[in-house]
Amino acid sequence: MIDPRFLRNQPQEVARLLARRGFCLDVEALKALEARRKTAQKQTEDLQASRNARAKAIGGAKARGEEVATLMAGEEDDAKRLALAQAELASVLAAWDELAAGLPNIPAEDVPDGAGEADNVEIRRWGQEPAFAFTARDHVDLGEGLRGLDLAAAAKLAGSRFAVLRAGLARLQRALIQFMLDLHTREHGYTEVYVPYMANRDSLFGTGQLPKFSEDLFAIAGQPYFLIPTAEVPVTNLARDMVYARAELPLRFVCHTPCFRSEAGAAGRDTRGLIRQHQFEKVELVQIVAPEDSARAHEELTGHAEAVLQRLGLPYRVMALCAGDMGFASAKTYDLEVYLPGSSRYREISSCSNFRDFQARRLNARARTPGQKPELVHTLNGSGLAVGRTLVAVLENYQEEDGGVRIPEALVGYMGGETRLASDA
RNA sequence: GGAGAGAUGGCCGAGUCGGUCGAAGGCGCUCCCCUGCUAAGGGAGUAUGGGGUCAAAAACUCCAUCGAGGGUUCGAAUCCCUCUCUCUCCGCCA
Repeated sequence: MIDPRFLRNQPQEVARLLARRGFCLDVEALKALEARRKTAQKQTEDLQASRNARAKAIGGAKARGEEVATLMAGEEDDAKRLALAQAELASVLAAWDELAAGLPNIPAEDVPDGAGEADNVEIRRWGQEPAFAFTARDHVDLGEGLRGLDLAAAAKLAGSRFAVLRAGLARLQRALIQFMLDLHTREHGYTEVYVPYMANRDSLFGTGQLPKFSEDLFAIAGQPYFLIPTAEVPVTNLARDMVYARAELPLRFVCHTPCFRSEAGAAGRDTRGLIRQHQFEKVELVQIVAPEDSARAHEELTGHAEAVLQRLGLPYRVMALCAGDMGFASAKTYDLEVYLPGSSRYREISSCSNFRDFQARRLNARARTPGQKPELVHTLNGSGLAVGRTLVAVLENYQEEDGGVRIPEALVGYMGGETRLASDA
């Protein structure tokens, strides 16, 4: 949520900033609504004040044993006027909330201009793209050759965009998860958390998935729950309605969960393989920090995600998303894109965002310096990493001519000492 | 699933027959005093959100909030209804 005072007092400035991301704010409608709000609120509060004064006078008179009937005369009329004023105010506020809840975050000053993916800016690159003396296979061919990937079985069990992993591949995915969790907890100072894989409306509103993006979610029929599209939702919501002591911050959480996405808008895209699934594993990094620390924390968190790729020896590049390509709640986002030899292109494997106070305001997540008023915290998160896509990257980058796949050194310990998955293709 | 108890400020906890209760008391925190320092002690202050005067700060003032939502009433933390959550016992269960 954008600071409502900023929105009220400087709507044209907000409109200018949101225009950077291609969002059109109707300033005139906003001003009209604000004018109505002001009148309705003033009137309601004045009527409430006189009602309160009258009630107080009656109470005082009764306490002194005085006659009260004259004080109570004429009350009914006021009560009607108050009810009307309250109804008007409630409808204005509801309209305001709906409008405000639908506004995306204001892009940070240093976010590049641009309308879409093509305008994202490469910040840096790491690693060497592998040069194979043979034609590189993609992860589907490799996985099937290893008898570890069974998409047909998954289609039978559930449908398209699901996967069954077996044997070495199933273990490799588990190894990746363990490796990432250990790295972030041991070396990057994160606390591991385990959370529900379903979340309620309040939680999804807090992080920004609701009310606008419900079609991206799986809802549980007959229950007030949604399957989480990312651990960001439950983990960031740990901060909801909290007042932390400033000294407790920053909080750093790492969390492995499955993620569930309807991919409603992606029909026909990435239909082959593990790239875009209804269910995938992800290790997520979440930070709750003091406002002045969030820019630095964002760089650090991005570095923590990069460390995973570096330890695995996977080449990647860091992209600064342009204003038009950023997610709804983000003020600034870096995407990490890993190189996939199977398709000779870079694919998103992590998205690291600073939400500043946008989520915190929706969440009512605050921190207090002793003796001072609570202040909204800043929230950040990033994938560290998307495990399914990391599995794809390992298969494609570590493949050998016969269809076998070497195990990255960092994972050998997690694979019980195995150094290679052998293909029988 | 059955029976019962509960939800009050940053935390704990009191709220009498509905009225002067945004709420006693304690802890914590902030400032001051005292002591050579520390500990102990004394004093004062300390909920959150929103509105108006005003574009902003200070100040003043008003409104809302005692789990959530409705209702009764001139007036609700207090009475009634619904819901949510927590706890205890019983049953069932990985």
